[in-house]
Amino acid sequence: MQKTYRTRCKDSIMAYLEDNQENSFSAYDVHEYLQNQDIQVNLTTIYRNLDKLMESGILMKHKTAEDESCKYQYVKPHGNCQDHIHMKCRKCGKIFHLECSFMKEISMHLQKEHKFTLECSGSILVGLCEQCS
Amino acid sequence: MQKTYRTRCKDSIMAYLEDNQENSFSAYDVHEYLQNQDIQVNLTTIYRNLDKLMESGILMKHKTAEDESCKYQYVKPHGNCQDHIHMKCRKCGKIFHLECSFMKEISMHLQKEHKFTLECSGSILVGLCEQCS
DNA sequence: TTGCGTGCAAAGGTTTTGCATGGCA
DNA sequence: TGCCATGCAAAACCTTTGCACGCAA
Repeated sequence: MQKTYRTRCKDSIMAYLEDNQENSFSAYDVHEYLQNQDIQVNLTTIYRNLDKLMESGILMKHKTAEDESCKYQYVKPHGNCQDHIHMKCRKCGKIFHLECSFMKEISMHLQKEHKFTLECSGSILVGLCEQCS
Repeated sequence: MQKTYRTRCKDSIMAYLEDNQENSFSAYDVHEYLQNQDIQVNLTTIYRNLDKLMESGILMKHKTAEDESCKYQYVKPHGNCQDHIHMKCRKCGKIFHLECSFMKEISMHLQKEHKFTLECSGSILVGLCEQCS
């Protein structure tokens, strides 16, 4: 296990996450947001921190053919995001969790009828959320 | 409607598609494949042709967070790929079509229970296909 | 002859890497 | 003091664009 230090940069990025728990964002979005608050954090540093947060399961990373850059999204601490797939709104970019019993049905159907072993990580359904449709 | 010419480059790319109807590939893959056959086609030209093929519905384009580049996949001429979502094997990259009655169930469930209007274009389920699992 | 298609070079955008310096514990 | 974290510059990639020339019809 590696030691980690608490730094100004990390705190700033975590503050961003705090304010954007519901939204998807790119590294650039974080950079811009912090700059608007006169908080200078190098874009490289943001990439490095977001990647670490992803590795430790605090963020998930996703990307679709229309996206020009990778998007990150906060993951609820106790919502096990390996257990369900996600829905992404094409308009606002928000991620929704398909946490319901139907999830199991999908998984079983794919296995039985299509011999396909679903992996939730990376699986994204695109569409429009209630507010955007 | 725009005129189109039949050219050596287009033919070469179509020949690649012919041989790879089942696989996902990047522009670079096509380029490499043709070079190995001593067929010189500029990478730019490949991008331009693949994009046109996509616009005319012959190819679909997809990308996940793990992909470093956009992938293209041949679409069956009469299989309407707007009607169903796709499954992608994480190992071999192949795309499978979820063409069955269950597709409607998924769509309806998302609408009714989650107020989410599914759009098949861009929606990709990731996992392992029969051969790779 | 017309104008679509192609090659080449260059630019654009995102993400990564190397290296020296900064700063937490 | 040790070593993780950061900033900066540069590079690595993928993809797009501009422009002149090639070539199908």
